[in-house]
This record gives sequence, structure tokens and C-alpha cells, in this order.
Amino acid sequence: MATIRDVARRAGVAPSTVSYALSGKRSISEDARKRILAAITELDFTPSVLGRQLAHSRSNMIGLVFPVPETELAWETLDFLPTAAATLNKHGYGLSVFTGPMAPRQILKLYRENTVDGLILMQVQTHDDRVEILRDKGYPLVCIGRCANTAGLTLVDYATDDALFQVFAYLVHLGHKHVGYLDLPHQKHKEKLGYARLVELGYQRACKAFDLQIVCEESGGTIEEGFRATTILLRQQPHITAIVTAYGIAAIGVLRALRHHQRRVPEDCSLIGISRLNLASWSSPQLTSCDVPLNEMVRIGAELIVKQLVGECAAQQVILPAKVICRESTAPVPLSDGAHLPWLAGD
Amino acid sequence: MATIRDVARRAGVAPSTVSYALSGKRSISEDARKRILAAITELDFTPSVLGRQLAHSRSNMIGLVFPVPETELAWETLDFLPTAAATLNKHGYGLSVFTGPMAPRQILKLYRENTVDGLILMQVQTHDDRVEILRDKGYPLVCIGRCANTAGLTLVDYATDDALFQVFAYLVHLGHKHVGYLDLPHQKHKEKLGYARLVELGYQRACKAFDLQIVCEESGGTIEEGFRATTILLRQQPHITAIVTAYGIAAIGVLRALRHHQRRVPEDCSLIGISRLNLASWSSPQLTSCDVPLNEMVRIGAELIVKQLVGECAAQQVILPAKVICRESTAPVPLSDGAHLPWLAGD
DNA sequence: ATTTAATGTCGAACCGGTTCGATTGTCAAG
DNA sequence: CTTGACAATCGAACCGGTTCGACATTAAAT
Repeated sequence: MATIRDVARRAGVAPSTVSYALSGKRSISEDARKRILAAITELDFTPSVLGRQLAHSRSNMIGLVFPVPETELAWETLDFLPTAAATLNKHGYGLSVFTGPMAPRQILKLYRENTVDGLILMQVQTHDDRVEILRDKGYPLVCIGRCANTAGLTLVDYATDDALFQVFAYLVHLGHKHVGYLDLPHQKHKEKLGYARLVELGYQRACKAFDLQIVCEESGGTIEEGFRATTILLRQQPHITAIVTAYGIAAIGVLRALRHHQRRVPEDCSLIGISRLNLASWSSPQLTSCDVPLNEMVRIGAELIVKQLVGECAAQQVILPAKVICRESTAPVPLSDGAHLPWLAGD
Repeated sequence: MATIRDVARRAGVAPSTVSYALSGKRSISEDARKRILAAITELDFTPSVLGRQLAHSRSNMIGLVFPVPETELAWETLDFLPTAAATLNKHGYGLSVFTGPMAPRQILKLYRENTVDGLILMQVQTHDDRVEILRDKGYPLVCIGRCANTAGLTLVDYATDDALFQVFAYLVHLGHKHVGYLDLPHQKHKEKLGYARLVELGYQRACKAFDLQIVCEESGGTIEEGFRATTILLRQQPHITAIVTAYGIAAIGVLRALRHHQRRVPEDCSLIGISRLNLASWSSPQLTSCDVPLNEMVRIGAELIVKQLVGECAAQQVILPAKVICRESTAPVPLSDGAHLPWLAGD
């Protein structure tokens, strides 16, 4: 493979001249430029990125770090990955994917050994060591999600709290009074995912604002858990006319449980929550929900990390607004006395 | 940031000695090793990967190339991406994601400028320029999927042809006679996806082997297309008791269309095909299908590309076997005369 | 005519590890 | 007492671009 020195020799100039001809950082005579371009073509020269990287001590790589999902399928979609790749490529950066639970020192190492120039960090926790350390060192960083102390951080998040509030508001608007709520599991709360904290906040705001009879049951983030929790809810309070879940894929389990217990959705029972777009629109019936725009969030995150590296912006915090998207899983509270539902016949 | 020369000075040895101490490629006295390790700790030294990369002319990066899906949601899942990342990391390589339609020269450039040491290429077409060129140059490459001429290639694929055959065999086994088939659209055939060719092969094998009345309709790979095609199939041949689709997400559209036309699945009409695991198990009813083990395929692909780079293996071709996974969307052909189906009442 | 400025080019140092050949020291075999 | 083999270490070259300071040439300003 030809090097810049080969090109220089062939064109009868110094290597530095070739470099300047390519980068345009100094002016070059038309004559020299022509000879250099010819030499490049003849030698089929492609500059290696490795030399540049070493000279600049930069890898031009952005890392995207996200932990392994609890269950293999819990990621409703990962389409934000190609989105991130495309966005970064557009700006001359590459996307390097890191997965699995990474200790803070492993993440630090990525910067120190120049594996990446910056990171996009997902699944940020309320108190996140990784964020603390990186902020401390001043390494370029964009968080997807919020931690407790966001001072000086660049982050992109979704108004999850407002989403949950809106979900309840929408049910109230439809006339529902008896609502089942699939709470996030204790374990999640303990892990203190930023997400979980916001869900809790929105829930409590809704409880205060609306006069609803809410029954609660903890549910993990799997189909099975959604099924189990729904079954318990229905046993506990057969009168519920709507179920709220903040944990995307568990909604599938809720749908199954409702069907299994002969509740039609949405005629007998509405289902609403927070989910990913494709999960909501692939299921039958399609789910009315606040769709988390993870794709858009990561796209913005990618833009922000690039801006940070170019140094053209201070810390920014972008919170995307929540909005209920009406699909097929919600309806006004049933007017019927529920006579066709055998378990309510005795009422 | 401390360099290897700083460490050497501090430990009172030559830089090369430090390098050897770290790599173990030459023996080092216990005394020197101790001093070097101490110096590393004191200086908080982390070797930069950039120097090593330049010295070796290797980036230790593997690229994963896959085209943009035709519609934004056509990727039922991308969970093979974290899988690939984890597998490669385990072997000391990084995963770099490339997306969008890449011309052969762009891909060539990735190697020439040392952006990647090897590639995993997805969505391989029957006649694929990219593959031809890379094979020609002898660059390390693993294909996910098959092209026509696989000589000298390392690839991982799924026995898609056999999958399609088994799908029909299973329907025959259940006693079905009138089957609707959602064919891949012409456009796809023209693009000559390796996948499409195998589907066609399996379909024709099944047509020959079984005595089935098959009605065919082309369908794109979207929910809407699946819905549209199914509607046409039902109009064309109301007697069909089963539908086969090879295009994952279109199955969702089929389910919707069947419900819309008052066909219960699987009581009135079975649905079966080829799909991704999570698509099949998230839908209601869960789909009986041959699950494409894309995750496993990519994992194996990652292992193979590493082996290729280490040089410890010749070209290998791995074809994962197909198997029908019975879920909820298939049943024996209905014995009833279909009297409850108004459009068959006149029969 | 002389200073000043701008343009074009070169050479060398540098980025941070890696590796080869040479050198020195030590111990055992001849 | 040599000679040979092996262990431990050093110095220098190298990987392939980038960039700074110096220098030469030419054009514009005084």
C-alpha cells in the first residue's frame, strides 16, 4: 500500500506538501497540486487513518455504551444503533458499540487509551458512578436519560414523568375510574434508573391530581411478568376498566392476560402506557401509548457529542416532550353493566 | 497522559524493555519487571491503542455492514448488534457499525485506510459486487447469507429453502389443502437477495412435493402490504385454510387482515412462515414459524472473522438448520363446513 | 530601490508503541 | 580456560500522517 512519502517522491515534492494539498491547510501551487493528484491516482493511494489518528491522538470514534438487557428480548428495538451510526458517519466519526455492564474504570480506559473520543451513555442511573467520574475528568459525554445531579452534563431525555401523567389524564378524560397500574419492580427502583424515578414522579403527580381508584401490582419487564401481574390485578379488583403500564414489553403480557380472562381490549378494558413505537404498532390491537422517541433521542445525542468535540457548544440538556398517541387499545369507560362478564354478574 | 517513554525513564530502562514487559514477548528480569510495574502505577500509565495500531497497521476493529431497511421498521430486531459487539470484545476487537447502502468502493476504502481489519457483511445478494471485489482482494470477510458463487468465501447462513419447505410440509401434515402464499415482491427478486432466491427454491420444492392448491399474491415487507395481500388472497380464494409468509413483519398485517375479515387464527385459518423469534413470540397469537436465528448467525460470524484474522482457519461455510417452532397460529384444517363464515355459507 | 507581505515548499520533529539486531553478562559444557 | 548458549537489555528504526519553523520567491507598498 502506497504511503504519503511514495506519493511525494513520485510527484517530486515533500511529504508535507502532499499532506497540505490533501488537507488544504496551506496553499499549494496549481502545478504541484496537479502533479500530486496525478501521483495519487497512479499509485492508487488512500491515506491510512492510523497515521492521522496517532498524530492527532484522536480515534474519531464515538462509543455507545448500553448495558445488557435483563432478559434477552427486553430491548423492544435497537434501531437507534443504525441511526447513531449514520449520524456519526455523516460527521466523519465512527460508531463503536459497547455492551454488557461496564465498570467505571473500564469506561475510563476507553478514553485513556484513545479507543474513543467521546461516549454516548445509555440507561443512566439516578446516581451513576460512570457519569460522576467522566464529568470529573471532563471527558466528552452525552447521557441518554437523566441522573440526579445534571450540572454541567449534556443529556437527552424524554419527559417520562409527564408521559405517565398524561396517560392517566387521558384515562380520566375517557371516564375511567378504576384503574390497574403495573408498577416497576422494586429491584428497578433500587437500581435507581433515572427512568424509574421519573415514572414514579409522574405516577404520584397523577395520583394527587385525579380522583382515581388505583390498584397497583409490581411487574418485571417481561411478557410473563406482565401476564402474571395482570392476572393478580384482575383478581384483586375485577372492576378495573383500564390498565397502565410503564414497562414496554410487559404490555404484551397484559394483552394476553386480558384475552385469557375474556376481557376484550378496548371494549371491556383499556390498555395504555409508555412504550416504543414499533412495539405499540405491531401488537394487536395497536397500543395507545406515549411512544419513547429513543431513535430521535440518540440521533440528537450523536449530534451533540460531535458538537462537543468540535468545541462549539456548552453543556446542553434536551428533554423531548411526551404526547399520548391514540391507537386502538383505549376506549371510553364501558357503559354496560358488564353483564357479559361472568365474574361481574353477581354485582 | 504518560507515555511508554515516561515509564521507561522512571523505571530506569529502555522503552523497548517496558514494551516487552507488557507484552511478554521477551523475557524480563524480575527486578526490572517490578520497577516497571511500579512506574506504571505511579504514573498512572495506560498504553494508547493508537501507537500499537500504527505499528501493526491494524485497527483491531471489525465492521458490520448492513443496508438501511426498506421501511424504517422492517428490522424486526437488531439484537444481533450487541451480540456481535460482545463476541468481538471478548477477542480484543471492537465493533464498528456501518449502515446505509454502501458502494463497493466505499467498502474497499474501509480496508485500505485501515478503518477496519475485517468485515461482516449482511444482506448478501445473489450477485453481489461487494463480495466479488473483496474476495478478489483477499480481504478478511464473513458473509451473513449466501450469494451464487460461494467459492472461497466464509459465510454463515440459514437453511431458508428448507425452512420454507418444512413450513408447507407442516401444513400438509395438519391436513391443509388450500393455502395462500405471500410471495416476495418482484422488486426483491430483481435485487436478487440471496435470501429471496432460497425462499423461491424452497417454495418450488414444496410445490413439487405436495399436492396443494396454492394461491399466490405478492407482498412487500410491511404490515400494510401484508394486510393488503391477505385481503386479496381471501377475495380470490375464500376457501384457504392457511397462509404462508416468508417476510417477517408482513405477518402482523396478515393477522390484522384475518381478524378484520372475521377469520379466527388458528381455528379458521392457520398462519405460518419464516420470522424472527421476537416477532413470532410477541404477537397474538404467537406465530408458528421457522425462526431465523440471526443472533446466532452473527455470533458465529464474529467468531469466524476473528479466526480468519488470527489466520487459524480456512474458508468455512456454516448453514444453520431450519426447524418449525409450533406456537399458537396453526391448527389442523377445520373440520367444520365453515357455516359460521358468512362468505362460505352459500357453498 | 528597499521594505513588507504573501505565497509556496521543504525538512525535521513528532504522535506512542513495536520490533529487530546488537551487546553485555552469566553459567554450563567441552 | 574457551566456547557456546541463553537471558536480559538497549538503541534505533519504523509504522504513516501532521505540523511547525525556516527559507526562497515573487508581488505589492513605501
